[in-house]
Amino acid sequence: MSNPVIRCRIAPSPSGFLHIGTAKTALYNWLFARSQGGTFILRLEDTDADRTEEQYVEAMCEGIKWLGIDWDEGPQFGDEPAKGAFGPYRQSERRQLYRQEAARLLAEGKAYKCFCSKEELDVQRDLAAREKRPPRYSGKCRNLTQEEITAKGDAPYAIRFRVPEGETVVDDIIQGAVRFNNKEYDDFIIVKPNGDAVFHLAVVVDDGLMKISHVIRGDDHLTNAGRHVMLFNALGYPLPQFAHTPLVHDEQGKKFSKRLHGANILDWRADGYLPETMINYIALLGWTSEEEGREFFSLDDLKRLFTLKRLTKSPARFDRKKLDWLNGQHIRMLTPEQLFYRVLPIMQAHGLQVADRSREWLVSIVAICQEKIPTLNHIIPFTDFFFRQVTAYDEKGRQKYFQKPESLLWLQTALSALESTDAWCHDALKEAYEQAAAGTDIKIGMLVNTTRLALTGKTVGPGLYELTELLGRDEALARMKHALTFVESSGEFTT
RNA sequence: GGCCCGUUCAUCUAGGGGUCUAGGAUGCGGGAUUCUCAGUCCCGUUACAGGGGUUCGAAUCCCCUACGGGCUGCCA
Repeated sequence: MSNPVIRCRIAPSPSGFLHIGTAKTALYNWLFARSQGGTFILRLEDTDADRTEEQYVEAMCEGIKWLGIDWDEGPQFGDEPAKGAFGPYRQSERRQLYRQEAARLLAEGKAYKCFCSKEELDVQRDLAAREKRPPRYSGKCRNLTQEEITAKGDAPYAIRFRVPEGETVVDDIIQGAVRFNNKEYDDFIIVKPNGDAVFHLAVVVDDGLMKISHVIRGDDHLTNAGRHVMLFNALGYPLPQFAHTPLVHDEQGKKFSKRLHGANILDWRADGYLPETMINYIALLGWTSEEEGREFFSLDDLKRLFTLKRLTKSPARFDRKKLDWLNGQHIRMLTPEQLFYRVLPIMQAHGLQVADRSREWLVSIVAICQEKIPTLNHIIPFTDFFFRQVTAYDEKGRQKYFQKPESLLWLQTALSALESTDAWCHDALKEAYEQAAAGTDIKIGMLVNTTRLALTGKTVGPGLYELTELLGRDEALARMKHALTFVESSGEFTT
């Protein structure tokens, strides 16, 4: 199902990493385009040369790629070649287009030259603020005669848009019809004295020429949309549909500060979250499924089910707890093999000696953690004991299992259960423990937890029988004896 | 200051005049899983910002107030 009419875009300003808010905008545009068989376009808003650096372009690219968002048209970006028939896709390469369109507006009297200096305007703005008046442009150059303009010679000038009288309505898919009295808008500048377009002109020219059908973006642009509608009309472009989505707030309910850990989408990768999770979670931050109660969505589900009608009006707070839960859900959806490949680099980075082990065994130790870990990074505390000797026992665990009057009995009972087990596998181990507990007044939990502490040094981890099987008979028995010595010597760790 | 947008459980939300003594999910609390839990299952917990209208009836419509946010740049 392909729909040539639906064209959406994400137009990030490459002045940093991929911010969570930008990711949300990108995601909604992408999902909408994909759900409709439309086209998704990437455009770089790098008009402000001072603030653009190639390294930022790279960083942003990495974030978008990690999320798995792909585009049909866009500039050369990372290792993606430029593609699409409406280019160029970097604003810095479209200056000529903006100038042409500005010249048209000028010729049609829909814009005018303004010779006021920046200093002059700053003074006026300050004065207005001090007198508590709305900071409006005085309109000094609005009605200059041809003679007056000619008299200016080659004095530098900006180009201002001549805001028409009347009312402007932004017919927004999310917000409904939002009305603005044009008096609220200044004659805003569309071209700087250096000839560069200002954001408002650039977006409208780009969206118009690129035949964007739906502009989905943060509602910080809602007021700007009024300006844009006027500009679309003045330039004679058909109006796109607008959808202004609420912003994402941090866990304190404040704007997501760019400095905060988590503002960069790649922070979440570093913390062990899957891209599937982030997509799913961000989608939920402002969109709900028709299917009430459903919150787990794969990428394919989302691409199919996403609708603009189900977008939410109020801003959402980022909730780490729910993200954790969702990440666990997505981890559980992977096959053990897939999970292994996701987790392997993390294990290597933490110095676990995976090279000496068989892949089959490695997949197995990952598999027994799959049901329990909330993030990929949790694989480390859940498996590190397979690779390292136990050199310390968890403090709370020690008090609970190693420092009780019965501790030695528990350990010895567990040890003989292990020694008596011939078939070293989950079921046989389970049976051995059950038998050892039966007929005594030792609770099986004590045997299990004491063993866990002896074998892993921890109180939390994968299932005991699974872990014991994979640890191997010799190693397990050695660690048990070691623990026994430790407890006998009343807490002194000896080797 | 002006204009614009928003406000349902702790959090994300459903709901758009009667079916709402407000539903779901996460969190939290309790129980179960004769092994830990950060897993799984079950049970429980809590909300229509406030005030006025309109109406037989309002979470739902209107107005005001409060609070939060945005725009008001030769930033995007």
